[in-house]
Amino acid sequence: MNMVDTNSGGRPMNSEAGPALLQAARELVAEYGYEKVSMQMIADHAGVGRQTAYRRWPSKAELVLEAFVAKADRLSAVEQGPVVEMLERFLQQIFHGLEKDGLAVRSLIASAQGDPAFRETFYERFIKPRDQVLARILKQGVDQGELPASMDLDRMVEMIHGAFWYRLLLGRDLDERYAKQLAAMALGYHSGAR
Amino acid sequence: MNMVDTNSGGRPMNSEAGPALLQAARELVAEYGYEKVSMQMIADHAGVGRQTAYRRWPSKAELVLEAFVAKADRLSAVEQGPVVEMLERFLQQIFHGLEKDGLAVRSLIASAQGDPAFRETFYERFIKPRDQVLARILKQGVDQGELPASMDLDRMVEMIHGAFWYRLLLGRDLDERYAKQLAAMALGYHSGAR
Amino acid sequence: MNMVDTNSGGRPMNSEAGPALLQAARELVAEYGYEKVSMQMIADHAGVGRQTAYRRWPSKAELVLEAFVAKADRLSAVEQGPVVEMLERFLQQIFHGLEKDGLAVRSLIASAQGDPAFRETFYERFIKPRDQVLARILKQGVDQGELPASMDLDRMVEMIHGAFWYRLLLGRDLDERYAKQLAAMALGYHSGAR
Amino acid sequence: MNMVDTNSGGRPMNSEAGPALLQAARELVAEYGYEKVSMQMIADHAGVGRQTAYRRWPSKAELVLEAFVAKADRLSAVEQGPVVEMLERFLQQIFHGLEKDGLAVRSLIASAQGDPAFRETFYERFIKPRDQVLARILKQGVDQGELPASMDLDRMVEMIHGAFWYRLLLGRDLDERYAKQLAAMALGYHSGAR
DNA sequence: TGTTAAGCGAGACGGTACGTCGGGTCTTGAG
DNA sequence: CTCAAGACCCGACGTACCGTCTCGCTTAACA
Repeated sequence: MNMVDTNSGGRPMNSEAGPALLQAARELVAEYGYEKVSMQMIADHAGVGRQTAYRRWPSKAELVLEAFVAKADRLSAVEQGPVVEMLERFLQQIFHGLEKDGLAVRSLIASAQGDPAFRETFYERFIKPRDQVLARILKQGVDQGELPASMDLDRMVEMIHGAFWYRLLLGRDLDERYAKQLAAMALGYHSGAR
Repeated sequence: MNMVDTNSGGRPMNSEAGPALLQAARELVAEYGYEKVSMQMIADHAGVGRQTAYRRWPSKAELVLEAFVAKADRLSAVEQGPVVEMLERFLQQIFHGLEKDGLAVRSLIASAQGDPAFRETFYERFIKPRDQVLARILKQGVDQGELPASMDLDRMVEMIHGAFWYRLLLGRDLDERYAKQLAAMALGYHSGAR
Repeated sequence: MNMVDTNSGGRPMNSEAGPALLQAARELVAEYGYEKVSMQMIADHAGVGRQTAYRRWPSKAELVLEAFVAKADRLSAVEQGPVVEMLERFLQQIFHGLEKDGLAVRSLIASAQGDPAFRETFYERFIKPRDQVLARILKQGVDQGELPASMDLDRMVEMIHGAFWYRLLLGRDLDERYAKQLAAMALGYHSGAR
Repeated sequence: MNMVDTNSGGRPMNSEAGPALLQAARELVAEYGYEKVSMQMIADHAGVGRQTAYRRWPSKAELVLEAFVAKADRLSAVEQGPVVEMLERFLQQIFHGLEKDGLAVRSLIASAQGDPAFRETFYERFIKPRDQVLARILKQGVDQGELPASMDLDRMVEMIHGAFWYRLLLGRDLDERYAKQLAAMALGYHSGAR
């Protein structure tokens, strides 16, 4: 999935080419969508030969996946204060990221569907980190007594995460207001029905 | 979206070709996924010329979309009884449908990402009907006093619907147990946060 | 080797595309040489899609071969008069053709070397016809008493034909003067040594 | 054309690399033909880095050329006795060499066509030496009175040399019998027709 | 009943991207 | 300065699929 760099002897791989390709993939796919971007475009935009891309990733899909997956790592997690505020901040942060990359991420999910391995990577590197932050926030809410101890955290994570994905995939807006609404939903929950 | 049939004079369209194509699209895409299936394959499998498909749908995407969208219409809605039971039945019904078509539906969502018009159709024909049923069920729950009147129904619909899509797209199981859990989540909700 | 045209049902092949491709191949290879001409160039020059070329010939080599082989057929043979004059006319005619196509023919021979089937075709369609004309001329010379009956005609054909190929491949001029010299050589022959 | 070796200071060139490359080129091209052999193959076969080859020759063509050209130098010329016998010996010697290298030489000629400089080298190093031996033999024949003084020696050289090239390029056998026939042809010649 | 206009299977067409290959150059660390 | 290794740029190769087009044939509905 990642670039191979077992380099004994021989000219070392150009360490700028990889990042430049990822960057190019990010920008182009964000602007035009996965299907409309070719390897040639990405390579050109990165100022690099097409073969250089294929030397690092086995296919366009893998390259583009890594391009977006890489960003997921930089999730700053300011996790303190009332749950509702943490949630709002978290969601707004994600929504902000998706303003730019929404198209790309949607394209990626799309492409992930044909390839289980690809999909697993996508989950591990892109989704899971966010799920974990979300789970931590909710857990904290329970600890702080703001959420009922009985809450099924995994389910709630899925519902929150799912809700905005759902909107994303359908091309609906993800704005500040929606972040507040979603955060409020999580809070308006108690252990037993009635 | 569907086949045009304003046909005066000339040979009438073969009324079996359309359904056969839909059926073929359904089967092939369900098995191999959208990207790996070509129009040629679909036409061959339907025992029909390729052009016959293009005479009915403007593109592969539209044909395949319709192939799955068509099934959505047959949502039997036995909408009475306690909310939790209605929800469970509803979800189980959907999950059952997705057992077979999961791959296809995922592929479709994927492909929808490059084409806003396609996505809108997908929403209108595939998602919206389900959303409406879900909304009706929740509304009924409110009316029956099982759910708080303050509940943001649209949001709850998104969360429920989003949750299982989320799992679907990530290749997680959608089983009876999950239907129960999701239904329970909706019920464990009250009007005001602490 | 030749274009396939077993056409039952379906759109007929564009009858202009084949000749246009041959023509384009002829012109481009004559000007730039085999190696420097790509399929894309040929297709573009013929105003045709690249795939249309590959539908008719399995490879660039086959297409270009046929392009030059085709011309060989139009050998006008004014075969009468003194042998020396027939020979001169014949050689001048060939030399004239090679003025334009020399580079191409050389390229072709080059490419033929890697592929026995290709080479055989080249011989049958390009060389043999010329050999036969040459043999006929010499035979007539014998019949007319201008050449000794003992002459090994096949050998003489090879020597004449070989001589100017030799010069061609080495990039030496093939002009009117050389035609005369070669014709004279054939005549200056008698049955027994001494 | 040959390896540069103005080497003061620094590691000396590996004196085995050059010969090893020539040998490898000879073997591989003789077996597979010029086009089907890559520099990588040659270098690997010689147990040498690819760059080491390019340090000695400016291109694949030049290396392979030299590989075969080198052999030309070892033309032992036992030039005495009756012309017909000298010719036969000379031709048989050449034919023998071509038994093994025929494919390679043909490939070379082929590749020479795209590059005038290459072709000139090929002539100078590979053809000319043979032409000169041939010319010397014929000259001797004239001197010994076995051939007419009027014979156009250059033309006769071209015809003899051309004849067997012609056969070589067309994949025809070059055997002892053919050597005799060709020698006989040269002898059956007199100054003026009739 | 014969015309006619459209549907139909087949398959060619222009276009565009894919992933692979080879040539010749450049760059590392070791010798 | 050489060497082996191997990355680099370039550009061609042949394949696949898309959506369109065009052939000869078939098939109702209209005249």
